[in-house]
Amino acid sequence: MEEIPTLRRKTGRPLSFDRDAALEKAMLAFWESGYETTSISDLTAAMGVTAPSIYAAYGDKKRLFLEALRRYAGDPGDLEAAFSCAPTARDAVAGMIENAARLYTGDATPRGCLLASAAATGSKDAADVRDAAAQERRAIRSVIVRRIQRDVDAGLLPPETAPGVLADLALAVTQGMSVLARDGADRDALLAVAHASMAGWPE
Amino acid sequence: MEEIPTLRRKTGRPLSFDRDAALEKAMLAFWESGYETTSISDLTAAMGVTAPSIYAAYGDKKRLFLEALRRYAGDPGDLEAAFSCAPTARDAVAGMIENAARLYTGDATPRGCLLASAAATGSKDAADVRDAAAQERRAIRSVIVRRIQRDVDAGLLPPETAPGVLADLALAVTQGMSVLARDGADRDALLAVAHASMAGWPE
DNA sequence: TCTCTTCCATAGCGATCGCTAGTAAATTCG
DNA sequence: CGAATTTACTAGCGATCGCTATGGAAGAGA
Repeated sequence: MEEIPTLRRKTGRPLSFDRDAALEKAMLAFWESGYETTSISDLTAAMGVTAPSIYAAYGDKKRLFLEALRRYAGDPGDLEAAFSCAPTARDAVAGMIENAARLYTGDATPRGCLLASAAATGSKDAADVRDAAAQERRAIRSVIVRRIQRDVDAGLLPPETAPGVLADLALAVTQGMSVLARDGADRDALLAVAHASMAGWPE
Repeated sequence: MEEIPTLRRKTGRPLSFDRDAALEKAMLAFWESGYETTSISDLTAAMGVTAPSIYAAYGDKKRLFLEALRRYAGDPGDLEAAFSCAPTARDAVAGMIENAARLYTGDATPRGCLLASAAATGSKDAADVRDAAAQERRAIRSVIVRRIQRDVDAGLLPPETAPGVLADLALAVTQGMSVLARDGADRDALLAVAHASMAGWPE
């Protein structure tokens, strides 16, 4: 007979750091410097937590990164909901790209996109981490495709519309803006790119 | 009084490997796995050259990568020439993006773009390597901007055209397609994105 | 207070990192 | 043929990598 973990009073010495705040710091470190190129030593400095505590709290570096990745990507349901609520697929996609432009040029965060840069490449040992990032991107693409298809079915977009192509374009622009942001492009420049990238859509 | 290096007969033991072919192999290794995440051990295996010979022939890992980067990017004059010869800026940009789509999905090379992925992120020690990649991207952007401006000046594009925005969009799409290619998108998908990305341009 | 549980921090594990000293081998020059 | 010069290879340098064994500290329950 097991106790329900959430109800069981915790015994023993309590955690001396905020697990969630430390994860946030780890996410920012990975965002800044990438998965393989952020060392445990970098993470202990950024998180203010010693190595053994990191391993006790998160498992290993890979699991810590995967948790940071999920935290960065946010709840997939939120994106789905935002896309569902938007009046049109065009509005939804334009909003997503604009949000990305702002996110990549925020003052309180590293420039660019963690999803685009932190696992863009790497050794064979990190192939599963790159797959996890690819999975997140595929999930976003799927949301976009479905929203576009909905507008096609509703007659808001011409029947010859190719949802996959428009979704790929939106993803490419989004991920490409990350490179521009890292190269120093300012927010207005990215917003202009975001706007220009929507030229192929019917108003 | 120094001898002219190219005319001086070389004495001593000759190189036992093709310096240029080995550099090509190194470029492919960096293309596949990134700068910091490709180890010297990986490079010796890929190039078929032992570590001391690599250091004697190329200097150190950083200089080897910079040489590989220049080899990947090609002669900047070639891009300039291609853009000059194209009938319109639109043709030049469309051609560049199409070429990228094909390059990123070639069978004989890694997927994606070395320029986009090999130094997308990394440690502080590699900041100058990232700067070198950024410099290559800036050079490409400059070529695009100047070609667009030429068409604006010639009245081929409307005077309100923003060359910088169109160039940034082209760069973003190009670099973003690298992510799509790494995620498994096939050549046709990338070519469709390339075509769709030109929708904002006047025919 | 005493026990039990859990966490913290020092110290260091084996492996790999980028890189090189030292020596043998291969060529040209005299 | 030496002598000089340049490269190749074995072996291993110090540093850092991701990760963990260990013993003491800090809380909860009895």
